[in-house]
Amino acid sequence: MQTHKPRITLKDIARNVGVHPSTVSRVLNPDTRQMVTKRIADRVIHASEQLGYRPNTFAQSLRTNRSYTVGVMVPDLTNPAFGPIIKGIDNVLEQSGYSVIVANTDNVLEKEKRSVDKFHERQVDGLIIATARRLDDVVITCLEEGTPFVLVVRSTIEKGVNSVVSDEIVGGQMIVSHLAQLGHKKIAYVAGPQFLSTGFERYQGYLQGLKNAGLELDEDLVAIGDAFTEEEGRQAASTINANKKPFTAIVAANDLMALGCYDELITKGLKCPDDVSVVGYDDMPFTRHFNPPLTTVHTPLLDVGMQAARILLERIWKPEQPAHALKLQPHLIVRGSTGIPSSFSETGTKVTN
Amino acid sequence: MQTHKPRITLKDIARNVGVHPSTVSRVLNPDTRQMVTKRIADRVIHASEQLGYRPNTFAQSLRTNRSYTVGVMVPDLTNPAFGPIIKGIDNVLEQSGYSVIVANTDNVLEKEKRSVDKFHERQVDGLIIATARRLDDVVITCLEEGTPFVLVVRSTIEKGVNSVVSDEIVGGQMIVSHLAQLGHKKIAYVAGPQFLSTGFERYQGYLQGLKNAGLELDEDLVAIGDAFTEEEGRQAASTINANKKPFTAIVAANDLMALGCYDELITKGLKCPDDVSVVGYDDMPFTRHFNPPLTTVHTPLLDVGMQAARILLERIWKPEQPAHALKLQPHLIVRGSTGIPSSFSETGTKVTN
DNA sequence: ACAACTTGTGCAAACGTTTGCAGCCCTTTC
DNA sequence: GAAAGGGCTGCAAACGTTTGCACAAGTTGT
Repeated sequence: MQTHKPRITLKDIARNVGVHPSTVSRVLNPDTRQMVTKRIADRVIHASEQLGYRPNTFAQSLRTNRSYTVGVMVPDLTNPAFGPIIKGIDNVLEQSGYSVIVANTDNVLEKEKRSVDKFHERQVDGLIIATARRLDDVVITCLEEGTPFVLVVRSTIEKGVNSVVSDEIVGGQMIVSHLAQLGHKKIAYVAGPQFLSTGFERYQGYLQGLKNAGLELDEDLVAIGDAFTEEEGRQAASTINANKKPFTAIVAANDLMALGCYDELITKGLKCPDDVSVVGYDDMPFTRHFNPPLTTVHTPLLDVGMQAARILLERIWKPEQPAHALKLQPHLIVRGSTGIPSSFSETGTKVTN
Repeated sequence: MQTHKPRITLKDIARNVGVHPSTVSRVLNPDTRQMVTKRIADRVIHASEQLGYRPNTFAQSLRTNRSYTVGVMVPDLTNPAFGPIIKGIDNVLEQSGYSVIVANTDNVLEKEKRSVDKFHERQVDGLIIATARRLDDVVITCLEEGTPFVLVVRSTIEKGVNSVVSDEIVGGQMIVSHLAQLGHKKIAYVAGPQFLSTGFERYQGYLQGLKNAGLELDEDLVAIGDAFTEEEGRQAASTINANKKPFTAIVAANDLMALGCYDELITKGLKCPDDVSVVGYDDMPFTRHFNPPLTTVHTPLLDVGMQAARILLERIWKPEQPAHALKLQPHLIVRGSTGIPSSFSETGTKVTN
């Protein structure tokens, strides 16, 4: 009953048809099928289906040094932004016969190293990395070792690496421009970690956006969180609040942090958007259902995954090609969390009593 | 530059130390290390670290028929409920040296079959299946072939299979009980697909809950969606509305469908919870941020993943053990989407003008 | 002192493929 | 009609491990 049926090998088919295993191999491999007579090929194919042949991928990989697997490193699987990305990756890779191995690194360097080691050990044909820091040892190592890889979402300062990211700076500018147009002048910023490209560049976009709108930067209206989490967002918003400078809008470095801002506003008795407008970034699933629906910058996450997978395949097939740094155009989605500034909350400090 | 450094093998270490490769193998394998003299073992270990030895997993797997990988099949990666589950799985498996290969099946049978085939081909040591139907060929096949596997979230009607699921029936009852306590008497139900255990059992729980509360089932207040999606939820709610029977609450088969109900209520100009209370199921991330915050049944998704992984490991170690069907106790989380029924909307049909 | 173990190491086969090479046969060409 | 060439197929080695077996040395018991 629980005796696993014996695996069928090339040798079995060969014996069945009356040819040599190598011939069977050639038939079953698309690249070499034309080497063998149609007549024999047909019989081999028939027999292989008959017997239910499944190639032993280990033997194949051992011989060819290709595993037909790719590794995907993500910082936090509970962040709903990564579901669509992985889905996109899986969609295109599985069509080419590749399987994806995922590793969740929880944003800890130690785990990233271990994962990439594991991937190496398993001889993945390529890597998709969503965990990159702006300065990233892991990335540098991959570069040196010649492992094909592509960065998604987060990029590094190195040039000449494959990546597909959103144009964060433009995105940041769009947000400020939107707020300025509504009439906001005191715009706070809840920044993400500055060692991540997303955190850094979005902030740069914010600065640039202020300049474009002819607004002054007020450093008391900026706080930096240590992670892209709700809790860090809340704390950053809280420290800004503590500075007791008036503001009418907060832009957060991503949607999660924006949610943290929501929390902070609630505890301070402030209404969004009536008292303070809030903007996020990523447009992760269900942002439109938030209370209020979150104005945010949309990144086509599924596309990010699919494009990354395509680029990776290209690199696997022809490693010598120049790197492909794809920058997707972001796209502001205005929802209910932004509105015209209320002169009422202009004082800002009303809250703290 | 892009010349990959040559992989070092057991033979290299053996030559370096002056012993036979098999000795090196024995040293590096924890189970056999005690066979070899400490003195030699130390030298081997030192040399292996020195040279940066990484075992070739293909060769290992080819020889031992164990891949140290497990396959995870999920219906839809964009559903944020699955992120935590996969994270839980990854957490415990990676500690035991296993890697997880994910496959997204988009709820289509064809893809499920292809995935499980692929997994077989790759000789995964086990499977974690989140895509099971109540009657499921794939599951039956796995059972027959003796592949270790465990179902998560969705179970089948077969007995004696490993699974970790929430006690859906109890969950369904808890919801109705909660609503009844608030005073609701006309409670609509937006059901999920009945060929899925979650869809079926939650509905059974609802029916049981009505009975417990001494309420009558009104079939006009029940509609079944074809998938656990927002859109299907909206449509189901819409058909219930079209029946023009009064109701003061809707319980949806999961959080996504509950969101669909939100949408439908909005288009009909109904307020939640003032006019209609809504309940979901799953407590996926961020439900507390919805508008209004969603009352739902919490399933410890991370735990589901971790427990499933643990059970799977047990089965891989000792396949003869009896199956382990773990039923986690659900837990109602009351938030803002449920309240006392408004006699105002008791007529229900006011909406349609 | 010799037999009977025990302990530690080497040997070689095997896992299932892929692939360069050799050789066969059949066709073509002069 | 014989030599040259081209198509197909078989042969065997190789990929890097693991592991049963043999064997050498050392240990114990009589």
